[in-house]
Amino acid sequence: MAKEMTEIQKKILEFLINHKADRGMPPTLAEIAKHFGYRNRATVQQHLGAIEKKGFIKKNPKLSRGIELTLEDKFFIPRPVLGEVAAGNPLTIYPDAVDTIDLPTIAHMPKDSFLLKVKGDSLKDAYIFSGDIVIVNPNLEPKNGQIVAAILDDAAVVKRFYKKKNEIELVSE
Amino acid sequence: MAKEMTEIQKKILEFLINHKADRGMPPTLAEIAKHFGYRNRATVQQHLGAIEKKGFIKKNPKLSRGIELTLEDKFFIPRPVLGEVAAGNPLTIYPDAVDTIDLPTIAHMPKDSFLLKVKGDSLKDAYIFSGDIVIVNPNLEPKNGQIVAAILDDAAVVKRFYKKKNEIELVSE
DNA sequence: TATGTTACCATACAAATGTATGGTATTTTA
DNA sequence: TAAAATACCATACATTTGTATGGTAACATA
Repeated sequence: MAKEMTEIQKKILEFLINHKADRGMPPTLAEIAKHFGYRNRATVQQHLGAIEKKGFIKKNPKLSRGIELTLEDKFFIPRPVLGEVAAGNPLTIYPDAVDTIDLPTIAHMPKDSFLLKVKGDSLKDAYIFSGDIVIVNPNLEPKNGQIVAAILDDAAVVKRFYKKKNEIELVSE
Repeated sequence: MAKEMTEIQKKILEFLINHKADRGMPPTLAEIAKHFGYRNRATVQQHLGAIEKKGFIKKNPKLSRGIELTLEDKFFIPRPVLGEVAAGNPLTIYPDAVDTIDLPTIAHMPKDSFLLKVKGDSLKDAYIFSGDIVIVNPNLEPKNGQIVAAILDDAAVVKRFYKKKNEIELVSE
């Protein structure tokens, strides 16, 4: 069913995957055309037809952004890991990306969120192990009992969050 | 910032969350209007404006399906768990849903995929523990070394997959 | 009582969108 | 060598889409 893809078709499929992962939805034909510098949508139209014939996407007729990735969880995209974070004792965070991981595209990263690598096993009872990657969303207000990433001076930790009257307590398991 | 939501606004927000999780993208105004039986999009337009004022969504002007869930990973939707599956010895699967879990909306379930609950600890070295929920995608071809769910007669197991010359071997850790 | 909010309606419009059709040139395959 | 596939172009068209504007009615609040 899935024949060979041409180079251009591969690049368009890759764009579809990245667009879905980054923006949370498939692109329109016009957006694809703009990205590749095509002067009209008919060119994209034909490429998508070819990619669909080879089984990698399915188009929902008449539906805007109706491009479905049929093998969605087969795809991964590289994401930067922005630093390391200690489960237990604080650990220095780095200004630049320390690593890159391939994240499954079925996991849509929330806006403004970033990745950190956990060091230490103090949260293993919460199924967070040393070397695991956590997605951190800075836009959420922490609630009691939730696991949060916190920055203390230049160091970062992952712990459980408890809010008391006038202070905040961070607890390891 | 986030004031009280009216009942209708809550229902529309819930529809946005479900639509994103089910279809992989936000709905258009027309799709929302159709779902709630509104005769025009202007009504939806005003509700979305109110919901945006209260901070739950952000609209990307002029962009089709440009409704962004600002607190996306705060939301969960109930999903049926279709059966139990053994890590180790085969276990009977049930015809109906055995349970329901709240799945984070940032995890987009691939088309045709379903949920199973794992029993047994034989895959704990692969960080799959008893009681964990696995997403099973029946559309993927298994590759050597991957963890797969298999049905043997009336029982289901989760094991590592190895393809030999004329047979298939399923291995526990 | 006056004002604002909520919850609908209708209409209008420019731009975006998917699709269909036909054309040219190059490369690959039979 | 002929046919098919690939990779673009241009144009046209009916719908869809987001948005703006204005109106009505019920209700709560100041």
